[in-house]
Amino acid sequence: MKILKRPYLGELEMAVLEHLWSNGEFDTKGVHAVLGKARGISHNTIQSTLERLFKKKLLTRKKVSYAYVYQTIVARDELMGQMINDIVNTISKDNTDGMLAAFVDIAARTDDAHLDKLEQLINEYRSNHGNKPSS
Amino acid sequence: MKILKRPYLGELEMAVLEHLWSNGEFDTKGVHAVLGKARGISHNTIQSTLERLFKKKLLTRKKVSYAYVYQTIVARDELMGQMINDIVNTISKDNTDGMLAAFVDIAARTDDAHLDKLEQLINEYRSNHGNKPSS
DNA sequence: TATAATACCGATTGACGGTCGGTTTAATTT
DNA sequence: AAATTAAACCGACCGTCAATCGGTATTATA
Repeated sequence: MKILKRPYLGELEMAVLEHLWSNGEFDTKGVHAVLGKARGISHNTIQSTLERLFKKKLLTRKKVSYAYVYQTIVARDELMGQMINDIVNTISKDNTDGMLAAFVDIAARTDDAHLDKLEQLINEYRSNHGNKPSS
Repeated sequence: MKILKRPYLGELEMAVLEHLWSNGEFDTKGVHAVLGKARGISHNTIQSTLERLFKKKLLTRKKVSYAYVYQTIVARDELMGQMINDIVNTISKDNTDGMLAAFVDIAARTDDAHLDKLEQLINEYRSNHGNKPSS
């Protein structure tokens, strides 16, 4: 009975993750050069953030010479999926209709074309999993 | 630029909300009778949880005699929608395709029939909103 | 081997959820 | 009206967690 706990990320953590998603692997120094400098925070702060992300199993790292190079483990989509899944499980396990309606609303909120895309994805899913539409 | 502010809701807060969603309005005593007793926590704890939820604008309250009676403001679905929306905005604002794919996966995860339902909701949405982007 | 770049350790601060005790306020009962 | 009782309200404390950094140990390299 996990209740909405992890993976909840702070704002720096998210920024770091975002940076690694967009730009691939980096060592502490590299991340600091981009995010740390701009925020005026120390090398150490970046380092412990990277460390925390590593402990949370969101990053892997390997030693290159004497520095760690960090890399994301989960893709953006996956993490998003996990988070959404957490929420759904916590807040409406018996109420999937509401969940589905929320999806449609959110999908359509930015752009109605997303509904077409969503529909297309549904069909792709069916093809890949051998289900046919009913109705 | 709003960031996934840490814990959305604590576990007690969620339980209280859940109780009010399922059983309608209650005063502190009533909530305590059901949730507090079982957990062996004091009336005051329930009271401050209700208060916090009220401050977060998730509950309304009205005095009935000398006690407050609390009631949810947002429905389960709405809250879930907001939360999912937050996540989506934080983690993949430019990556809606990933979001939509995640929706399909999550929908199908529990039951493939959900895909039919989802498709149906898409069409209902289209009927109700036309096919033009809304504001 | 001396130097410089890193990792590693530990401490502090600020939010926030959970938990209460004690005090004040207001309704009920006698 | 006084006594009783039921809440609200106030403020405090704890634990957890993200952010932040200083200091020290470690290690690569000039």
